[in-house]
Amino acid sequence: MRASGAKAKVERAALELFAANGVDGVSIGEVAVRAGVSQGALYRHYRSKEELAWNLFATAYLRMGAELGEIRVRKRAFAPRVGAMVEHFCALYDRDPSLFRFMLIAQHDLLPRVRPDQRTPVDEVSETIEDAVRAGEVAPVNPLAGAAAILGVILQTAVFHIYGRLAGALAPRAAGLARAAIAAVEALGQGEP
Amino acid sequence: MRASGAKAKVERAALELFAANGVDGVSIGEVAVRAGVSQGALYRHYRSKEELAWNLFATAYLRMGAELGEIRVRKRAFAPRVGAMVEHFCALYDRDPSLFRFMLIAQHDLLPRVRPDQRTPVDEVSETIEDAVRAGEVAPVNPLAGAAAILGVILQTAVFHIYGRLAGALAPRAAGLARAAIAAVEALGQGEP
Amino acid sequence: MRASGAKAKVERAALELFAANGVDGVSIGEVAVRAGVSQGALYRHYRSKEELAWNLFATAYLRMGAELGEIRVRKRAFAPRVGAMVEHFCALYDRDPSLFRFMLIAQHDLLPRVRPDQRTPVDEVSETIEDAVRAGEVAPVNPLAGAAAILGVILQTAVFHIYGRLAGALAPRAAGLARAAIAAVEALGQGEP
Amino acid sequence: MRASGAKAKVERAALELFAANGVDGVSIGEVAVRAGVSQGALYRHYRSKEELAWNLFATAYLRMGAELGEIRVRKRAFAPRVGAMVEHFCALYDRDPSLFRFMLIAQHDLLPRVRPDQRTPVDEVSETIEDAVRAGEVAPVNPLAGAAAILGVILQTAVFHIYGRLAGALAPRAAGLARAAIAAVEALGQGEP
DNA sequence: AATGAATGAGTGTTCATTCAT
DNA sequence: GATGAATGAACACTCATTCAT
Repeated sequence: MRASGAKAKVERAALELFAANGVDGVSIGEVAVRAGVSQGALYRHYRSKEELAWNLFATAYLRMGAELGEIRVRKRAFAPRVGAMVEHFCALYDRDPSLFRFMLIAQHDLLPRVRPDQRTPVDEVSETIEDAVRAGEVAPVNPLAGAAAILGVILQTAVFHIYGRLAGALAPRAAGLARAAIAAVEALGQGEP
Repeated sequence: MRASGAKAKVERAALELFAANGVDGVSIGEVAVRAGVSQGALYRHYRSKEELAWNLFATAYLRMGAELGEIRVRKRAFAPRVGAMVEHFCALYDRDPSLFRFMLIAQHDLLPRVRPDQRTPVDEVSETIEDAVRAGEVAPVNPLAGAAAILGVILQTAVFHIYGRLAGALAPRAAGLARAAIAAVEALGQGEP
Repeated sequence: MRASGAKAKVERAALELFAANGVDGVSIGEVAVRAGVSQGALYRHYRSKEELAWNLFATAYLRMGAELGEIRVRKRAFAPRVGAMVEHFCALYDRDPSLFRFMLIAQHDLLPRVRPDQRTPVDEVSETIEDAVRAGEVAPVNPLAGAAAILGVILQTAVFHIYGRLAGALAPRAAGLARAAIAAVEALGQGEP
Repeated sequence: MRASGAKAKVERAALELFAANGVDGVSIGEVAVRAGVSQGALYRHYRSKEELAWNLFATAYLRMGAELGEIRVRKRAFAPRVGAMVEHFCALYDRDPSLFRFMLIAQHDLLPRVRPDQRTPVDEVSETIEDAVRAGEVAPVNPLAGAAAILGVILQTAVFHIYGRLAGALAPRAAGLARAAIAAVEALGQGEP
């Protein structure tokens, strides 16, 4: 019964170390020490360091995708959807900045391993735009270009927080970020007439 | 003076490998092979692998800062400035995607080593916003929050290109991205009335 | 008393795996999986992996010695003795090739642990030759040199079967092998006159 | 220029340690210490421990094959051929017992990696028998069965020397072993009439 | 200046063994 | 008695760095 406790401690330790130093910058030994378990114990739960990192990433990334999917179910109009999504990102950042930072730095290595049939945050955001275009809520725009704008506004703000350029919680910024994201998508759609 | 030929080849090789696999994912030996020089020869130009990476990053990052600074000199109004800056980012991406990708993935390791007195792209963009606020061109807004919005719109679009979600050159998207960036900043500044 | 069921399964599993991959090439975990028991359970029967291997080897090796000893009791003349011994080797090979192969590959590690007072197959064969020399059945010859010839003819034939150079059962070859073994011993004894 | 010295020292050290303890019973560190080089230096010459072992084995094994092949060229009749081959085995054993022992214990792991088109000692011996049968020098016999008899007589004698059951050099035994080997082959060929 | 062999500390991983349940 | 999670010492191997030539 100590097993799940150990696994959770390993995951927490790995997440924080990976977030701070990158996957390659952290040794299995460091993870084990911080988790308070032996090095070998890690390999009962994960076949390799890479699998540990991938597991952490995929879990968090796909979970975020699923949560954005639930928002799409709850909110049907464009602005409320984007608002709720932005709030969701901000809440995650405030609750677990390490997880957020880990996803940001690990994506370059691990995104290619996401299978095309898995629903990611990018899918949910770009389909949100597709829905809005179809409903006439925004001018026609490439959904992925629009998703880049929305995600860029949110994620770069998070990056600035991580590097200390912006301080305080992210949640109070959610409303402004949502307005900015929506405005960006609308502006994208207005080509020279 | 032809030694710099070797140095340039090393830098190009390192840049491309680092961009593709991350600094930690590339060995000095691989860089040497691709550059066509011996492993030991690398150490005549750089004291360590880290210094090589840092050199590449700092050069590119600060150069980008300087070029954005020149744009601020050339263009004095907000919209033209942002437009020219976005164009500049797109041009760099199209000309040298490896360099762009390298900067994106290396920043997490190397940004903290930039000295606070050095003028970075972030400084130039945030001061652009300060200028605009001061001139009454946009509603008051935290300049760094605004810079995050502008850079987020651009960089996340580049990220989507890198991962194949968007195709083609970035330059044709510059006008739309500039509109989106400006709209995002303006929306950020409009608190609930 | 059914615990010996588990023990037998462990021994069979270990024997087959050791025969196929060598003792060092097999982990305790693999043995446990194939035997269908837990890893820890192995240690109730054997103090260590080495002891397990040693036990398997000593049992089989000394049992073969004892069986050859019985043949010496049953058959008193040289040719019938050798004939029966060769048949015995062939029968063992045909009945349990894994056991045979295990003995062949494990001997290099484990033979030195056989105590000098224990009666081995080598002892039985070399004493068979001593008896024959004493009885004037064959010309004087170093009994161990003669034993090497006899065992060599048999064992190398088995090795060729193991590596697929010879096919089919070994039993049909027994008569020929016995003639060859006897002829080799007699030829050994004929120095240049 | 120290390179070839280092490589030779590594090979000698590895050979002796492998012969004494088996490939799996020797660590790379032990080889390095005995060779007087660093652990990493090993990997300049061999990609892995396995490749080192394979290289040692294949070199010695195929060289023996080639040397037996030369004997077949030099000596055309059956008895002189076998005599020269046996002498050759004995000379090798006396000159380099470690090499001999290494080949005997490593064969179980490494023989399967010999490509079928490579000429091995087994090929030379079995073709020697084919030649003799064709020339009517010995009664018809399966060449591989005959090769097993010849090699068995020699190799098991070497095994007995290794384990201390026989003492002194092997060379003085060569004549007797040759007679024994030939007699064994002839006896094999005489089925019940 | 350049080479590339050599170093040696560090890495991820395995595995025989132990022990709480 | 049996389990399987946990241990920790080993291991093969990598790689940034040095240095004799």
